[in-house]
Amino acid sequence: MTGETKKQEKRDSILDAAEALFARHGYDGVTLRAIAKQAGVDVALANYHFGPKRDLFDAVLMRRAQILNSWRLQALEDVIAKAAPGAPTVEEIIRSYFEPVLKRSQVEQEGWKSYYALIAYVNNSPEWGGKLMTQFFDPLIQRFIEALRMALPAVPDKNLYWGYHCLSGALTLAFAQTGRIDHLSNGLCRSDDLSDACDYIVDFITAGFSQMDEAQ
Amino acid sequence: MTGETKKQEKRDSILDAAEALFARHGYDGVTLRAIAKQAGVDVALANYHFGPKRDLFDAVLMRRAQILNSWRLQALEDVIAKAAPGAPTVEEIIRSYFEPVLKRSQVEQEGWKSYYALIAYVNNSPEWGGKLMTQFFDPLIQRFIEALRMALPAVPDKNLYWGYHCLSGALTLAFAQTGRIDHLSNGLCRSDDLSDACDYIVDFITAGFSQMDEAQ
DNA sequence: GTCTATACGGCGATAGAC
DNA sequence: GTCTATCGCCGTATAGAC
Repeated sequence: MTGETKKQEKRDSILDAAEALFARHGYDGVTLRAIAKQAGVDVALANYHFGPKRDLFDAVLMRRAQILNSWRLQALEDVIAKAAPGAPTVEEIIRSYFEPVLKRSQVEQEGWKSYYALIAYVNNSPEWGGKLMTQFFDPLIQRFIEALRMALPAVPDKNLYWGYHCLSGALTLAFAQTGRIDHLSNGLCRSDDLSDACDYIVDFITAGFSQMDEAQ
Repeated sequence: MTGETKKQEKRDSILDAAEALFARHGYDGVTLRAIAKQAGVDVALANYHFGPKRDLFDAVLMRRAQILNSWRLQALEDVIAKAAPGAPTVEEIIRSYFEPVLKRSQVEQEGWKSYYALIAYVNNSPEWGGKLMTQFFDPLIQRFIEALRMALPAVPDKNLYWGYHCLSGALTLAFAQTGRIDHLSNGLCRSDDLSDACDYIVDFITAGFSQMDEAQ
């Protein structure tokens, strides 16, 4: 039915506009009027579909979270299954975490880039970082840490968790695509080329975890 | 003169309040009225001393930037001088970057903790990250990269810059103190214990850079 | 000069009429 | 589903108190 698809189109265009604007300006830097204008709909429609502003924000976060989690979970389970009954290598595990989100072709789309920048915003927000990231991504992360524990059985959990902290900081800063590294490196590195960044970051993070084993 | 000190006290209390609130809620999440209330002064006083809201934000960033840069520059130059005419080790360089900001006793004060969270906010903001971080911290970072180049002469610059990206992401996420790692690790790690975090992060980041040399 | 009290024009989210 | 009205708070300018 065209009525159904039309409705869905408008819903999606609100989510798209909200995603792009929240990513760039943060939650409080965006008005529902700006979202409605960019989406080409009436100012009250967002409220009709999603309730108050805060719920729209959650809807934006939720929309791609499941897709993202399923990409990564698939890659992680593949790596674990392939190595069974042994343990996968650290590098394989790290790759399974980064490549599904940084190398996939969809990631060139504006929507995904905005979504990633939004994750960077949330992850580094003292107000929401603790709660929202836990809510949307915890089960996957726990499984990811389990895999690392298999690969590095002699390493204390505390090291693994701080290692994950470093990984998460590096990834979300890449997600933010601030242009900072472009300036710093005089154009040698480009913060919008996530696929290129991936290789360097994977090597760096892999070494960070591998050293924990050697330090025992 | 008491007039002078009184003036300075009010100026400072505005900066303190702005720092704490901007750090927690971001630029757009804070009103001048909220800042004035927390500072115990009239709404119009911030505007009188600092001009428009945007300039107050810059004043907050600027206040501690010079102190922070001088701490780190001192530590870095000490390490370089001590090793001359040879090159310092990677670990020494990384320590000179982290320890002055994470191990110093002042850092336990609320003001510094807020300032760090604010840096995390700015560094990960697509809107400001590129410009403001460059403006306040570039000379030090360039010197820091130079030192790494001395320690790792065979490593291409591109690897060094992406390494710095990982380091910066890990540090600023620690700065944000979101409580995320507390949940994730079931209390094993505490995001507000920066001094403890420092040791784990330094080892991790040092390994990330050292691997670049071995990979040649 | 330093600071407070107040006023103003504009825009915020959202509820209720349609 | 859409449009409009409402009410409150926004940043800032200004007038005058100390």
